[in-house]
Amino acid sequence: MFALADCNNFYASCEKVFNPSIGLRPVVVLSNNDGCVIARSAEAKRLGIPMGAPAFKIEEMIRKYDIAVFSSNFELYGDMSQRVMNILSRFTPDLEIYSIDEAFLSLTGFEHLNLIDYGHKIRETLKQGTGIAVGVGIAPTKTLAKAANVYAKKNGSGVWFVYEKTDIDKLLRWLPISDVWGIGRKHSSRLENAGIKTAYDFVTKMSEEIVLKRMTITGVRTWKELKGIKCIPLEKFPPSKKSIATTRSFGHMVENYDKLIESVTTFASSCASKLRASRLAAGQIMVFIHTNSFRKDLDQYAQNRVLTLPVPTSDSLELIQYAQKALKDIFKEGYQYKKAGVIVSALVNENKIQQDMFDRIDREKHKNLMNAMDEVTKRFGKNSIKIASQGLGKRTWHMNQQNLSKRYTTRWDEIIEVKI
DNA sequence: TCTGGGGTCCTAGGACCC
DNA sequence: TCTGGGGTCCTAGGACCC
Repeated sequence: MFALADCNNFYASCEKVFNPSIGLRPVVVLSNNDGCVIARSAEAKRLGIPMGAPAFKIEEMIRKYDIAVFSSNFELYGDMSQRVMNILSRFTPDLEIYSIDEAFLSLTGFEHLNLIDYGHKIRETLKQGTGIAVGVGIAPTKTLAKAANVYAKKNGSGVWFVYEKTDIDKLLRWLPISDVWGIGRKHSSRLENAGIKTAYDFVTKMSEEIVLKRMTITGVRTWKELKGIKCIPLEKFPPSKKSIATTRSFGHMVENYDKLIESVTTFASSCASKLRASRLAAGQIMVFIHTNSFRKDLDQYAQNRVLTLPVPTSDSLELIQYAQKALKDIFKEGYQYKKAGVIVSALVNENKIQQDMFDRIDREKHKNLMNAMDEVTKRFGKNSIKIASQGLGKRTWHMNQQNLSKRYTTRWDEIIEVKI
């Protein structure tokens, strides 16, 4: 048996926990650059604000309904997520942290318990420990647990449990095909056109062969899981990463090559510290840049370049060198750039690096330098030490974040104040 | 004026090997 | 008229997730 615990409107809920005066005002959280809506409180959903709505298109609603608007504060959400996961780990020996706001719990061996009561206990403990509401779906497969979770949230019970065939069938008849975990926009619209409207239609009207042909092996897994056949195991230890990325849209469009170098340097440096934090090294680096594809009135250009490193590395200085070289290759004068990014791949464990016989870099020395940089950052905070080519002036390419809340749980100088 | 960021997996087709 | 068999690796594109 699996339970899926999924936080309700996670980012919006995090903001509400630390701003109780919001009360019943609707809350939305915006993406980086204050671009579009990435989280909505229940009240905001009720107003009909769609997920992904560009902020400038809902300005009038924001005024009209006195909506509380927040820039995304990932330091806060990340820390709250850890608190949630810590509490969840009390309820099972086998926890899979599936995303920032949800986790699968193996409940195998817990069948003697009343699992509905157990689900409620999880909910209450989390609410008390973090202030965040969570929905719990319990079922024999992960895909069914997901489905039960959707139902628990929609019907307001908070916990839903299915095991008997009649209960599973009832759930599948209710579940819209587009809400099935693993069936996205493309497949659901194709299926709907073919008269497959619910999960029940999907498992009863379609054969395994047809599903395989149209939706590949992943579709078959979903199909079987909905029938109660376990295909997707719990992953207690997440497999190590295959790529790491830092990409950003700019607050203002950038034409200037030097400013673009500053941004790409910053992104490469960020990838390097992420690599070191995971004890990984990258064998490849990709840099991409592109113009604003929404601006049909402007000339468009998009390009990327992949470079292979002679020896896998997590060294900021080295990755920056290659990133700058890649950028130089693809940069074209005369365009207004809106977004750039660095993606490192071909990742290997840092102690399994294949050396190069003709390597001229003193890697030991560089490693010590990186350790020193990481220590300074740890003690004095992000951006307390930078590579000069990241730029020392005003970061004109930097993103807009006008409604950023404080990092209440991770910075002493931003700790919550209670006024009596 | 303003439209996010970070990931994974699968398949087909081409290039290449012996 | 006839044109092998059995593989691997890489990449782009498409689908999905949060």
